[in-house]
Amino acid sequence: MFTDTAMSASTPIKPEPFKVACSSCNLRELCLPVGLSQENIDQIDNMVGQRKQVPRGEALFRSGDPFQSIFAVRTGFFKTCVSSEDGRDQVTGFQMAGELLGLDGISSDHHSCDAVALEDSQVCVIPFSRLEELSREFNELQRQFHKIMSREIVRDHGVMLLLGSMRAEERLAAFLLNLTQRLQARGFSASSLVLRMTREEIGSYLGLKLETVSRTFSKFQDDGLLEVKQRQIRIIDQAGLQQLVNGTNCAAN
Amino acid sequence: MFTDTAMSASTPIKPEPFKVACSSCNLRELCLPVGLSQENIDQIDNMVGQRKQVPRGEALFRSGDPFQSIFAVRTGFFKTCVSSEDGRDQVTGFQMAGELLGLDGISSDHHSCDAVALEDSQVCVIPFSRLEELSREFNELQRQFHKIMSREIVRDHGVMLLLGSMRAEERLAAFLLNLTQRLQARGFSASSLVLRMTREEIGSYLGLKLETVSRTFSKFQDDGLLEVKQRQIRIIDQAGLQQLVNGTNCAAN
DNA sequence: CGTGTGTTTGAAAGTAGTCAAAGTCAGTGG
DNA sequence: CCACTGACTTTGACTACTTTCAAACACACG
Repeated sequence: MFTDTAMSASTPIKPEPFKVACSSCNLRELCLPVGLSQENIDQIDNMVGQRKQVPRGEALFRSGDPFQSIFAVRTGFFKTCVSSEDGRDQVTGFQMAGELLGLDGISSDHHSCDAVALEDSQVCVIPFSRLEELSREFNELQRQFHKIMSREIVRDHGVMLLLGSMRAEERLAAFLLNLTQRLQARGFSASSLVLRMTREEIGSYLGLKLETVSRTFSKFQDDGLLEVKQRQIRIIDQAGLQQLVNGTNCAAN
Repeated sequence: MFTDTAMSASTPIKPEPFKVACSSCNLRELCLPVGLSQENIDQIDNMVGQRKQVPRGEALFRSGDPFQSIFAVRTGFFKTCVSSEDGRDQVTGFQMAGELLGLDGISSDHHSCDAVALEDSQVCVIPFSRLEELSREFNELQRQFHKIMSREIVRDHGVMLLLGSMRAEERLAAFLLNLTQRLQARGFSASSLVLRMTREEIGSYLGLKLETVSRTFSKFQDDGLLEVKQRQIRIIDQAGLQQLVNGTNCAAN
């Protein structure tokens, strides 16, 4: 039923032959095809290879794997993390439906981070050489792809700002607002969410220890900003969180 | 003598009409043309518009400026920084000869950070639409440009790792090693350098206060790792710095 | 030679980290 | 079906690191 073409050296993941055309995918407004004309979207359909299932806890790719494709999250949730020679590691992002994975691999033909599914997930496989070919032909697609890479750079700069100049509460508030905003864009509630990641993963992303994350959640709850039941979060005072992020009292770094 | 075509809305900077062909530029091994065949390099020559002088302290572009071109540093030294609505700001990088500036602008057709010259500098102006045109035609160039964008993403992930999981000494050591390595690639001494930026700018980049940076320099000097005379740095024990970066004693975050 | 910007250093305060222990929850196997 | 296990979370007490505030110092520039 499934043919195994194992993209990732480290984990043999079953590809799924069934394909949903980008043009009829409900993520087309959030994913690579954003803003493309119908004609161009039809071209993208040609480009997207197959879909691939990634069970919770498994890696879509790992640092060092040869780079061949980028991936668009169709369903599910991922984290990406880098690690240094010594054991340090850092979560560099969390990706949800419509977001791309694997752009790091272009620079050296090998991935430089791990992408791990935090829940059972499905991705669309986009062979990079096909993408380059088609974007030579269709300049709308070319421009779109460049925008996506650039957006990733801009996003990373935002994370640097967070890591370099915010205190724990500000970081967590910014994180929650960012998450809910992205969830809302996908049709989910703006005020109620289930975290897919552990306190430790949040901490790694935010440059904090897991205990600090936990304490900060508790403080937000005491302050009436959130209701926290383990990973179930309800946002009670969004404006309050926003105010924390924009410095009520902060000094520039 | 100089025609003023003012790329940046905020600062009128004199363009310089004289052009050095990429093919005869001594930065070609460090800059956009890396690895391109002679034929392709000749094509790049067509793409690079003019050179532009940026005096120390002035901005090549500022956040919000319309995006039209990317820039390659020919001589000099830049910093890029982002800022949030409230006054927080964060240096996101320092760029030296051969490195590109402006990739952030592609995502929204407007720059999202400031690029400021830390010494009198010269950049090559590369109109982005020309770059896209040519990279549709020459796939070596296309690939090269994609690699450069991807490399920026990978670099940013490295900075996140630094900001998220290293202590002050480790950050500064990593910073110095990175700087000297890049300077060395440009033919400068591996052990002796003059910092182009203030303690405050280093601190912003590393997520530290200027006093912490200063103290850490002093400590490195006391420990016999460096000789520090204001901005004049001599590295005495490179291996010692390296050892600091690779955790002698660290716990993963 | 003064002025101003940038740097160094000290002392005190504050924030986040460390270590430890108890609590929660989902999944497993008796 | 329920108790057990293991992974994750919460909380407390204490420690360590970085920041803050303040003052003196160095150096480049006009």
